[in-house]
Amino acid sequence: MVKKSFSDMACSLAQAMDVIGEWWSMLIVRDFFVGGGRRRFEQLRDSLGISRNILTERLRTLTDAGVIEKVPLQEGGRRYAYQLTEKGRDLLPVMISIMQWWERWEQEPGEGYMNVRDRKRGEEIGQVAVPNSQGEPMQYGDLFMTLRTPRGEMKIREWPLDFRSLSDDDLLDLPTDSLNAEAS
Amino acid sequence: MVKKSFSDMACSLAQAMDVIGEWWSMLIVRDFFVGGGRRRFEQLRDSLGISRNILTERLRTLTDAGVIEKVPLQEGGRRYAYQLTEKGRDLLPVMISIMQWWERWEQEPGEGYMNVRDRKRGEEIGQVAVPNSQGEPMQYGDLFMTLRTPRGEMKIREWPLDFRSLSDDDLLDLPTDSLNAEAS
DNA sequence: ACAAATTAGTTGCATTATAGAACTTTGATG
DNA sequence: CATCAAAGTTCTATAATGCAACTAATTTGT
Repeated sequence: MVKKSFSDMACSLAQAMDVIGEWWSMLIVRDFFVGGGRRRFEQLRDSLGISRNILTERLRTLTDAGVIEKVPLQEGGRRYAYQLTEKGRDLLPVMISIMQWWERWEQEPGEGYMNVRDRKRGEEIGQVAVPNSQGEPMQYGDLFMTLRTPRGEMKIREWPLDFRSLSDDDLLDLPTDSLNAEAS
Repeated sequence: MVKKSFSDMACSLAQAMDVIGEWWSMLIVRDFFVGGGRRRFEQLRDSLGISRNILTERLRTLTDAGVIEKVPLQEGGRRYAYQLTEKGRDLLPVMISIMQWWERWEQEPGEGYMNVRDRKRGEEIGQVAVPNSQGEPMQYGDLFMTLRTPRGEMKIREWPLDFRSLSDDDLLDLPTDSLNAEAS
């Protein structure tokens, strides 16, 4: 009956969701991005319309995770701002990829609310994509997924979230010619 | 007291979070990706460890949103599979960017659970990044954000989630030389 | 200096979501 | 034809959320 935590699952996505997967987290991060990386408590509350106690809790989660940090606005004062850390600013591809995905499928062309532009050139950014080693954009069908195990890198029949529970039967050896030298 | 819906907020991120922002949604999508795009109910339940009723509900949300679809396994049978739609497969950059973000900050080098490789070359994929119009990777500091309004494209002082509530005072004209011809 | 307002929360209560287990229904299997 | 499995539904307890009211410290206004 306890709310399930993803943090003990052996999966990067599951662990990340424990930090940014809560209802408001990415919207709070969005507000930091459009606000130049720094926001105050009431500012967040006003622009998001979030309850104070929920905001308090989310800010704590994000602070504990190192996504934002709390800084006093003046020496000795008890008035604070929160600001994105380097780790928080590094969430930009996540935020942009979500917005672009939505706009690719749900939005009338040219209707987008928010535009992101290159500061130097003034031009709009391009689409976020998964690149191969040459930087060429890949689709899902162009890729395959493997798992690093104590036995080396493997294909896998079933993918439970906790990979430690896998039996040998679930592991399939990779055809060696599909792996380059860099990875064993 | 009703759980807030993001769908009426004038923000692509907020609207997308209504579909993929729920606790289990992206983990379910992950399971489809590693499972070749197709999964069955009990398969999802076993690998995720999710309750049946929650899974039922999430599958409905994802189906309604067009991310997955339900297909009968044989003609006339009442045994189904769920599979990613094109729109669902298009979530790949979202999933990969989240996993890569987590691994950049939280994982020992070489420890990653899951590897993604180019089917043609066999090599690991590169990092998902936000590109400028030339395809060069941008950081947060290299970018600025604008809003499309009835008055044209604008910089903005405050960014509430519902942009329709903005007053003229919140809107700042863009220096025209920072915009290229393509956008007014 | 003092009163009033603002900021950044905390507390309490009602509602909703989630987890887990037991139960149901239909199609598949021996 | 009996049993099993697959895909849910229903039930109950606990946790999370939303809202409003309250609080304490710090600014701000006069």
